[in-house]
Amino acid sequence: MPRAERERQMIDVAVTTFAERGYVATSMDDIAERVGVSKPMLYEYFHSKEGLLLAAIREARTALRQATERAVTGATTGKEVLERGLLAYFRFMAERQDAWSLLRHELSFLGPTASEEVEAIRQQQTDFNTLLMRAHLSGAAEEEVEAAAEILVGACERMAVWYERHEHATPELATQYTMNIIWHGMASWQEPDRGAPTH
Amino acid sequence: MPRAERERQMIDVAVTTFAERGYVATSMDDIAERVGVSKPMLYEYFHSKEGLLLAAIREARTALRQATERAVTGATTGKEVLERGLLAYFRFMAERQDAWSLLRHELSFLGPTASEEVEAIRQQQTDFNTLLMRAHLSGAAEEEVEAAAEILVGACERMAVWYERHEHATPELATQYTMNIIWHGMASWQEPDRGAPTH
DNA sequence: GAAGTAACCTACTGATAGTAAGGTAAGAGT
DNA sequence: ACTCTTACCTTACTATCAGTAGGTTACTTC
Repeated sequence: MPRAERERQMIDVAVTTFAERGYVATSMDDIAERVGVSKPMLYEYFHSKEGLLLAAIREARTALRQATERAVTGATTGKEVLERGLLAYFRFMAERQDAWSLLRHELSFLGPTASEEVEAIRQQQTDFNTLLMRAHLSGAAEEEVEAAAEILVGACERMAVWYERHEHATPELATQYTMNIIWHGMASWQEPDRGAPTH
Repeated sequence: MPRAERERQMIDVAVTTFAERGYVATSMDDIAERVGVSKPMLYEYFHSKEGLLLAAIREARTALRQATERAVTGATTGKEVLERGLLAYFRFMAERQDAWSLLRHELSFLGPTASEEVEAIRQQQTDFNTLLMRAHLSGAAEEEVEAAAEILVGACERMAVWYERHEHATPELATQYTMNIIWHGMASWQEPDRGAPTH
C-alpha cells in the first residue's frame, strides 16, 4: 500500500480512536492493531504519539475549514457570509462527531469520563453568566439567555488568546473590544426599538 | 502535616507543573518529589493522575469564578455587570498565568511545544474569519477586526457545546442565536448612525 | 501502656511509549 | 539474470511511569 494511502488510513483510525477512548487511554498498539499494521510503522510516519495526535487534529481542522469555506463562497453581504459560515460550522459538528470531539474537547485527551467532569466544572461559569443576565436583562427567551451565556464564555476564552498575543493590550482594551461586539446584541433584547434580533 | 494543608500544597504544585510541562510529560514521581513527599501519598489523596489534574483544574476554575463574582457585586446596570465581569476575567488571566494555562490550553496536557502547534493550526480559522470581515465589513480598526474574529471562533465553539446539550436544537437555531448576539456589534461598524460602539 | 489512627515510606508490578535490527519485495540499471 | 536501491513492514527488545502492597512511625485516646 502506498505511503499516502496508509497515512490517510492511520489518521482516520487515530481520529476515531482518540475521540472515542481519549488520548491517554489509547495506546499506539491499539491503533496499530486497528489499522492492521505494526507499531514501528506509526512511528516512521508520525514520529511520536503526539505527532499522530497532531496529524489527527490537523486533519479535523482542515476538514472544518474546508466545509466553512465552501459554504461562504457566493455570499454577497457581510451578514450572509456570517450566517452561512455559522450554519456550515454547526452542520459540520453534527455530521462529523469524531472530528468535532477532537477539536472541541481538546480534553478528550483525558477520556470520556474526565471530559464530562471537566465540562461540568466549567459549566459553573456559564451558570453564573446566565444568572446575571436573567437578573439584569429581560426580554429574551430563557433558552436564548443560556445560549448567550455560553457564547460569552467562548468569546472571553478566545479574546484572552488574542490578548496574550498582543503585548500592548490591557485588560481594559480587551474588555472594550469584547463589549463592542457582544453588548449590542444583548442590549437589543431590552431596547427592541433599536432593531430587534431576527427571531 | 495535616491533610488539608498537604492537599493544598499538592494541588498548587500540580497546577504549576502541569501548566509548565504539560500533563503527559509530567510524572507523578516529579510532582511527589517537588512536594517533598512519596508517590503513594498523591494516590491516597487524589486516587489517580487524572484525579489530581481534575483537582488542579477545579482549583483554577474556582479561583476564576471567585474573581469575577467579587468584581460584579455592587454593579447596578446590565452593562456594568458585563463590563466589570469581563475586566476581572482578563485581569485574572494576566495575574494567574499558571491557572489560566490549565483552563485555556486544556491542551497543555500535551506539553508546550505541541500546544503551540495546535494553536497555530487553530489560527487558520481565525485568519479566515479576519479575511472575510475585512472584505465584507469596513469601518473598524484592523486590530478590532482581529479581535472580533477571535471572538467569533470562541462563540462558535461554546455555542456548539450548547447545541450538543439540546436535543431539539438544529444548526439553523444555533446559527440564529449566534447571529442575534454577534451581528449587532459587527453591523454597528458599518452603520454608525445606529449607535456606534464605545471606542 | 495498649490500642487505634493518620501521615508517611520502600519496594515492587504491569503496561506502554519508543527503538534496534533486520526481512521482503519491486523496480532500475547493467 | 543479477545486483542495488528504495520503501514497506516485522519481531523483539528497553526504559519509564502509573498504580499498589505492605510496613513504619508518631501522635492521640482510653
